[in-house]
Amino acid sequence: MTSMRARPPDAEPGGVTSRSLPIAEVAQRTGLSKDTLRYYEKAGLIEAVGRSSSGQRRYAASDLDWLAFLLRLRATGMSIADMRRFAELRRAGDVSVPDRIELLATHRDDVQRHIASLQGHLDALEAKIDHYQRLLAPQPETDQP
Amino acid sequence: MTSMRARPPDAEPGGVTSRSLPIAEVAQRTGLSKDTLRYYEKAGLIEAVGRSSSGQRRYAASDLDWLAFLLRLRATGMSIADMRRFAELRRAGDVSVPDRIELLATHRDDVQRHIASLQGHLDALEAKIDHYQRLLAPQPETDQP
DNA sequence: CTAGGAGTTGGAGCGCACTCCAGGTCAAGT
DNA sequence: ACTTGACCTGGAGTGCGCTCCAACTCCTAG
Repeated sequence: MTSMRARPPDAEPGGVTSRSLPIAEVAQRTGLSKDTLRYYEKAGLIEAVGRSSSGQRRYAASDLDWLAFLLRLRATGMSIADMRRFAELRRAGDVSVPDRIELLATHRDDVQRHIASLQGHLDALEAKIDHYQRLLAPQPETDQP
Repeated sequence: MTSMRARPPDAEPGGVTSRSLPIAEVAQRTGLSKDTLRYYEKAGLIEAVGRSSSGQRRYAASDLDWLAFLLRLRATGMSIADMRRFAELRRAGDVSVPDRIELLATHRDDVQRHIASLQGHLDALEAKIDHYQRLLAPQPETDQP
């Protein structure tokens, strides 16, 4: 009960904090499950996560940044397939920057349209709610004789 | 080629237009597939679509209104299960109005949060695109010697 | 009478994004 | 030496929202 938490077995000497995190840490920090992290790697969204001497994943800070970006894309409705396309472009190096811009700009436009559409539907929803509320409180005036 | 389109076999005498439409019409007007329309009925989202004498579905104008509303709920991310809950409340009659308000208000809040979240991610996306664009056009000033 | 087209049903199949499982390795603690 | 727990792999399974299929019934036109 009083024992300390196990240190990462391959903590770098002089490492500040969070260098090469094990998968459980990354899962906790990103909110993704360990399974999903492995799945994303298999799916080609993440490449070449470092490994410890015994073959366990060790995520670098840059991996976390990349994951955070992937989460953004996911939260805005991008499919795994499109995220993989972006990841591939990234791997291709600087020459792919124009393509990356295009992919992101297209996605941005999609998101903008999506927001606009949601906003429209939201207004209609509010009208519907108002309608129902007027049904509940019929005549707020003709109440006393 | 000169023959007229077949009239609905059970068109009401004196029907103005669009009374009791066959499924293909409704599919076309709503953008849903015929299969999806039948699926929604099975799933309890639509109840008691009228039938012709030979057992074919005949949608009324009120069914179209209801479908339009369902499409709104769907477009804002509501699950089939929740839409069914709403449909059940509707069937229960006026006593369910408070529950319906609550369901819709909860959903409205979800949608509002979703929009806000999308908006935040959109801003970050735009920043990312800007970043990439600055990579492409390095120094717009130190160009001539 | 026959053929075609639109509709019906129950149920199987699909794509997506995970999620779970069995069986195994490894390192540390007692 | 043994147990424990975190991790590994390949592959199967899940839930959602459709989508497709086969076999059938009707109605109308030629």
